[in-house]
Amino acid sequence: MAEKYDHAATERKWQRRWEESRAAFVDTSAPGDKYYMLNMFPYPSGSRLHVGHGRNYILGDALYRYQRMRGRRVLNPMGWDAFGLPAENAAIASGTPPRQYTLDNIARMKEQLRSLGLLYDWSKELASCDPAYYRWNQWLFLRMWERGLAYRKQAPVNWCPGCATVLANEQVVDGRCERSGDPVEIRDLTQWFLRITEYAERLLSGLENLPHWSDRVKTMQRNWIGRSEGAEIRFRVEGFDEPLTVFTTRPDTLFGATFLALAPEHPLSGQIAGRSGAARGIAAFIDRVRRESRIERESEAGEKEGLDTGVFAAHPGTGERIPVWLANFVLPQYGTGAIMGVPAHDQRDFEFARRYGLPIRPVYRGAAGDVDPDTLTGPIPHGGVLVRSGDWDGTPEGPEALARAIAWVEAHGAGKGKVGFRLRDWLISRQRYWGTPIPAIHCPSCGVVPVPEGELPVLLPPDVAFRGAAGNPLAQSESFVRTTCPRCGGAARRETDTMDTFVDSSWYYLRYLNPQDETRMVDAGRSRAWMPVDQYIGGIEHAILHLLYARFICRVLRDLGLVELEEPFERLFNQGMITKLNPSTGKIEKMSKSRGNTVSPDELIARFGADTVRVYTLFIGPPEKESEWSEEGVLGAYRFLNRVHELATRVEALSEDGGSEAGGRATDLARLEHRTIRRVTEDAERFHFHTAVAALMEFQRGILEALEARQESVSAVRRATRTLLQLLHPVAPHVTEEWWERLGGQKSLLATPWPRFDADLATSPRVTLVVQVNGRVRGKLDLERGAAESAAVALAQADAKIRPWVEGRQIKRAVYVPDRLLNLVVQ
RNA sequence: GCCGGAGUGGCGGAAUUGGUAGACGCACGGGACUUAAAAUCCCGAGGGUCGAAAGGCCCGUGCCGGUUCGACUCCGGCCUCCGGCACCA
Repeated sequence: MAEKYDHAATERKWQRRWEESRAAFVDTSAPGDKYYMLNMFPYPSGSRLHVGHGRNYILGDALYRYQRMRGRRVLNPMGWDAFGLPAENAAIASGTPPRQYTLDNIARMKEQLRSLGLLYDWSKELASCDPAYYRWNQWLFLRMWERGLAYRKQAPVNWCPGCATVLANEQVVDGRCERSGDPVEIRDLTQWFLRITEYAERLLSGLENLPHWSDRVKTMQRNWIGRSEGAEIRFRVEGFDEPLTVFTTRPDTLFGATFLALAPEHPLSGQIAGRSGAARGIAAFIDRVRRESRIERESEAGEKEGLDTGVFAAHPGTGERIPVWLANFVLPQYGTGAIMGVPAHDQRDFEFARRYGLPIRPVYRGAAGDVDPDTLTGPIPHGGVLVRSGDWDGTPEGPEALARAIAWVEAHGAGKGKVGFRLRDWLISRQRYWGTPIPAIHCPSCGVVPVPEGELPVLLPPDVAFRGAAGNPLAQSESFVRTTCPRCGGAARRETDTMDTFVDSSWYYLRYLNPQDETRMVDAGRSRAWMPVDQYIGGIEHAILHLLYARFICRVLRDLGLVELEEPFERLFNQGMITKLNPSTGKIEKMSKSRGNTVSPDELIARFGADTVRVYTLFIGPPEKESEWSEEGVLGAYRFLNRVHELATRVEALSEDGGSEAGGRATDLARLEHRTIRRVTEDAERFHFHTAVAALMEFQRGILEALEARQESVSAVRRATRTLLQLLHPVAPHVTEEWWERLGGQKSLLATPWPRFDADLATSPRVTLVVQVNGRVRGKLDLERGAAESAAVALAQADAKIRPWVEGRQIKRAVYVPDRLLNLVVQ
């Protein structure tokens, strides 16, 4: 019996070797057969890595090693998304400054990555909290400000009371803070925004050019951008000079509009309320609706409430007077914040009209003919032709009706065709210390002035106390806040808002190409050579936030002439999450620290070794799907690696028989070897390491059987074993490197070319032909590959198992799939 | 409500183009080794049914139907679960 495999010593040895020979597998020279792969920018939070995170990195490393062995030049950098609120909260709780806390966590996480045997090109490491990085956030911000893509405005914004900061729209989930879970409040504040809406159309249409992204992610982005075509229509309002503009996706139903409704936040609402003649109730109504929380306002159960302002508008088609109402269901952020109410054809308008007794005027005749509005129980479903709509009458519902309506409003000066988006501008202000300072100065005489480019970076001051007091700690730093106006030289105050950390992660993939460059943000030449990222690997939780922002900033950089590419990530692979039974709830849940169902890789590595953790993590299931972690399952991977060790030990002890390793004789073992190379190669190409591992388990068993049967030459057994080590290397690098060396390998497996298969050897000369009678399996035949149909039929008829099913019956038809199947159709 | 994804043994999963459903692993049962246990190795196993056994036969990939010589796979209609969007005009 061989000595037990000492995984700890082996892993330590190889991790040291890889570290020492790092330069040998780092390559950023001109790309030939290049491959740029990226794991998402990890956030080095206080919690340690758990195997749920580990899946991302292990898959990435297996791919990296595989691509290297395929002979591709691979760029595989890693850096840190280092800013963020947890570090600041930790500073408040423990007194450790955010920088120190973050650097400690980075060091710890790097050690965990190393202990899994993960190889990254650390020469390109970057951290977003480094001034050498965040100065370029500031530089980009100034460029965007110049072009009107960064701007300040007062707007109702999402305020998280728990985090004491504002949030972007994307960070509000179900009316709650995506991070802390606190219910989000709406506050009117002046904040900095990036004009992502300017790019809405391009971000949407660009999805068409991403064939390798999943439909899932693309759909999520489409929904989020929320494009809808329609028209803006102007209505004259009695007593006001300014017309009221509404947005509608159904301008064809214009003649069915019987009222207008304003969001209480709409400027006209305020003007009407301010009028002396207006009812006092209007101001009260506006006040009440505005105070409703976002959750109440957007919940489906919410009652539709409204108030008649007493003001009338003129219908542009009929000239009729229609009333102007205020309504709580009209959202200020979408369209123009005002709608035309068409109760006959819209559910919400219908409910509103019924509640307040407003007239209902159908303009589409349905399949059942014309309808009496008084008997309606809901809006009239789509279909039919237009009626009561002037010269549009008779037009069938559809694109033609929409086109006629838009042409009509444009011809009559009553509006224009318009595309609306759900997407809103990206709010990047955060009232926190631990982020990129926004490079702006508030001067009492010059207003808001940009920091001159030569003064960048605006550094975070070190003299900040974190006491947990309300407000931004940065605003407490006098040395930071007090400055002079770059325009007039007078005393001024610095902006104390910092940027959303998603700004940092929106362009880091470009910065890996020139991380130390002090002269420019991105290197156009290198980005031309390496970008786009060939393979991006990360969790589905970034489907909207990060990936939309990164696509946006990439386009901005392109428009600034800094890069040539439109889409940063050619292929995107979203891992399924690892789930595990949560003992406290009894349910299978996503593995996360907050749920308390995490499994630490550290303990598993100590018990079974990093290779075991890697094999099991990849073996657990297809990487794109969720998989459940099982404690017992790890043992299967552990046993397999011990069997590989055992096999290699026995192979090493075999005495050489002088045969040639190059051989390639068509023995059963050679056939198995080549079949396995083919399987593993094909599986690796589509990231299915779980089936590759299954194939390698079969291969290991096959080699062992051949060894024990003593029917193969020693050299053939050695050769097969070496092939097993090569194929297994991306998944279990340590044990394979160790045995590769002991069995005579000269170079690291990383530098050893991936085995090639011989197509003839990979296909067996004999095949099992399945014989069906009337589509049911009745027997099997062992045949030469490529046997003729007539021969197969004859053998089948003679076969003892098949004969009873065809005897005495007429064979009406024989379906023959060579080498696979024969189906005899009898009556 | 709209959009996207999924549904296969006790469990994770496999079946790449319509061609042997359940590879590989876990758990389980039996055996070998051992004084014993652990570890390891070998064998067994979807369900039902007939048979002493060898071995048959029937059913079976969420449900109902269709196409086909043949359907986990394609088509139509449903059900359930997961995810996204949603008073978005």
